[in-house]
Amino acid sequence: MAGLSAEPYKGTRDFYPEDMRIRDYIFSTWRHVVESYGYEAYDAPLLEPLDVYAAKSGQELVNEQTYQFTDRGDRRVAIRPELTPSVSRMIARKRQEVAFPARWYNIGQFMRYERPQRGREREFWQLNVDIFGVNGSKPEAEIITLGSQILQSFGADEKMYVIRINNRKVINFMMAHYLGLDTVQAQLMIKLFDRKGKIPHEAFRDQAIEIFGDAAASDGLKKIAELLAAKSMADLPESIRDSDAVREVQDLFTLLEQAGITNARFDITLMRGLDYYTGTVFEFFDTHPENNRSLFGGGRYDGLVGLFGAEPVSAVGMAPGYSMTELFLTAHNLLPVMNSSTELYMVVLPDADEGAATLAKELRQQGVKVEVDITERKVDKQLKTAIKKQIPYVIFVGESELKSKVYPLKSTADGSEEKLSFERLVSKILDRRTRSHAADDDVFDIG
RNA sequence: GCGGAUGUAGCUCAGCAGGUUAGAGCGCUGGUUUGUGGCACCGGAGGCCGUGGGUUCGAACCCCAUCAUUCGCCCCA
Repeated sequence: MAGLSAEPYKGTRDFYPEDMRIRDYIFSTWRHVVESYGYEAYDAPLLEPLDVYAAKSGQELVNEQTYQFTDRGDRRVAIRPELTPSVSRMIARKRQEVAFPARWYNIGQFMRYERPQRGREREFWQLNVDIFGVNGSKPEAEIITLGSQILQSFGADEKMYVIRINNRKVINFMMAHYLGLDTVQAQLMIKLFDRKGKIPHEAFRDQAIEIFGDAAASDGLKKIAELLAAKSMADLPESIRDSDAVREVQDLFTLLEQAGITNARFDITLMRGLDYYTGTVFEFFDTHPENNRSLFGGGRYDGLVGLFGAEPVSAVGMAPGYSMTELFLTAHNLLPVMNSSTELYMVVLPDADEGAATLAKELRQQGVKVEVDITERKVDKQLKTAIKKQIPYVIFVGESELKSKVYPLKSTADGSEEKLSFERLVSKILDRRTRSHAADDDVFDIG
């Protein structure tokens, strides 16, 4: 027999217990932070009719990057490649019943068929956070603040990332009225701006000339240079600055400043690929030299709910992904050492099986998470197993302990050992748990 | 979908210009140590050298293809 491959399917990964501890840590941090802002959990189906995505996500996403198939009833369906269309559908369906503003979040699993890369897999997990039913800049400010708070709850400071912000209305105004481009030219120019950081200056200039056409090129290049030189909105050319779109962005920056955000930057080249964004778009960027990339992003998408036949509902959201978060935390050395969730490992000595089982039962009734060694191996082997599993405490149970009811409790972290009665044993272990939770609360303290 | 790099033990990698039985460190496992780990010493297991084909008397090594991983492009939820 040739044997089956033990490798996971392309673009997916296995989560072993030690990986799962990290994942749980990241998920629970996400959950703590968003719930502290009043967001409530929801979920949507794994499968959606294909045309849910066809409408607004962008052609390439739908045609090339979805896992799709025809079901037994001849329906075209796709495994969800993102959640925004689904949540918009859910909002539309209960348009009359939902209490607005609705603050919803989801931590879920998605698939997209594309070439796996660092930080980008075919199967991935992400947090979706959305606020529905509020116009103006306050929802954007809240979502961006939330994104910032999430990173800081992992221990990051504002030097580790930068927030880039732009606005689709500014982009449209700029393309049409300032640069005088038609729809086709504007599309091309948006793509070009998007790639600005990745291509040489000469290539950027040459392609810009091509889009303008010879006649308009020299004037157009001058205007683009002016735009790119703008480090803040105050630097923008007068004719752009004096527009509702720009005033909207200014409002947002004022709110962010009030919220104490110091690392947000206006960036006229930030575009984002999704077709459904209608206003603010933003991206959190890692500033670490080895991981200089977009961590996650989001924006305003006021048109999506209305596509499902309901009255339009305004919406702002973002979606931090698991892989990028993990890379960010690793690059900045922010991942804590994660112990096993098991608290106590019971080393069982000869002829103590029965007594050990009873003791374990009593400990569990007190809420202690205890694993009993049932191998009958030598003590050193049993002890090594506990250490390898990163279980914080080990207890030795033999005939004499069962008789005296005093147990040696060993800490695997520092090797210290003390003899404790059952009650003190329980309180010591539960006390440790309380302390580590207290530490968690510090982390999640919203300043 | 396009380009570059890489594929040898569980992991990180050596394998000189093609020449008999393929190596190291770490890890795993047994013992020294029949109630206490991470140290030391002594043993042991574990590789169709990613896969298929070709060149050659002979291939881990050269050629072709394929798959996988990875970096970049495209795209980015």
